Amino acid sequence: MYTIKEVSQKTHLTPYTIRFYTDKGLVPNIQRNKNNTRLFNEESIGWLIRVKYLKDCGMPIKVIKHYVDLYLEGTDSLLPRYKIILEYTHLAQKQLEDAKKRVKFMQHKVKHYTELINKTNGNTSDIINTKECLHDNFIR
Amino acid sequence: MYTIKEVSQKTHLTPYTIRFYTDKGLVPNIQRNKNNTRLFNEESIGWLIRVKYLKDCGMPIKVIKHYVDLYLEGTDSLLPRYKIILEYTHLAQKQLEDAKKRVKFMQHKVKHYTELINKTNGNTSDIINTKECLHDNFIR
DNA sequence: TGCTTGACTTCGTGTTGCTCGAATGTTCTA
DNA sequence: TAGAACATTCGAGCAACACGAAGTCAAGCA
Repeated sequence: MYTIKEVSQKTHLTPYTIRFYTDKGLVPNIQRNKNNTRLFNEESIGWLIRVKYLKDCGMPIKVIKHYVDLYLEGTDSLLPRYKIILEYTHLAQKQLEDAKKRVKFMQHKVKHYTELINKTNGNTSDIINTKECLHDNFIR
Repeated sequence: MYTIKEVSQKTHLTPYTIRFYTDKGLVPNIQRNKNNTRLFNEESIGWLIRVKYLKDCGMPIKVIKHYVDLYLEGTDSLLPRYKIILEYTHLAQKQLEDAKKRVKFMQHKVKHYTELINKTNGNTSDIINTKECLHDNFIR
């Protein structure tokens, strides 16, 4: 059994967030000791990690709660759960594509800036295209 | 010159968001006509798109505002701007890695669910490892 | 001319998902 | 015995929008 601080270190979630999630019912079967302190076991940690994954896929807290409730219903809820997972798998894939574009965008900017800084340090005379390459819509 | 609705279609940002961004000063040199209506040109649209990229990299509105202000200062601010871009390029790369992990996680779940559903539809007798593969920490 | 429509404006409130501080309590250690 | 180091709840605050209400204005039309 772990305290909230230990779980925080294991999951890289803040104690605030962990309390928030448990209060929302996203972590089933949370125990308390006589001092009312939350007690987590390996299962709770697993849930927290999975909740984090789902949330980062763009799943709202309410949907995660719904998914957890479905799980607790047992195998009867396999299909609805599967549908939810499928939906957010598509979202996760879209996020991946977007992330690739963002990295390219940023690397483009980095390249632009390094060139510009090199020029400014060297012969400052040839800063072409005043206002930093106005033809390039990704720059500025 | 474009109205807010046209810009909304071009940028895939809602009019609410566009107003929010212009009010925060993230889009330089926004004009108004005599009716006080915001008028956008190609430059404004470019800024909105870039703001969206930066925001999606995890850059907070305040930092974007700071970056835009630095840009308006001219070439003197090249180095501080470059440092900001570099910082968030790293963040974008981390996001990309995380996005890959999330897709793997979700695909893992999809695979698990399809197997489970097939079993349940076919010979329902061999649902092994009661409670849906308790050994696999990514499942549930 | 007068009226309706529609797209814009500002302003203020609501939402999500945390984040934090304050007040309080227990337990361990010097 | 005091205080440090945890934990608790509750309520407020914050970021980044989302949205409705109320007002303004130009264009179109009977």
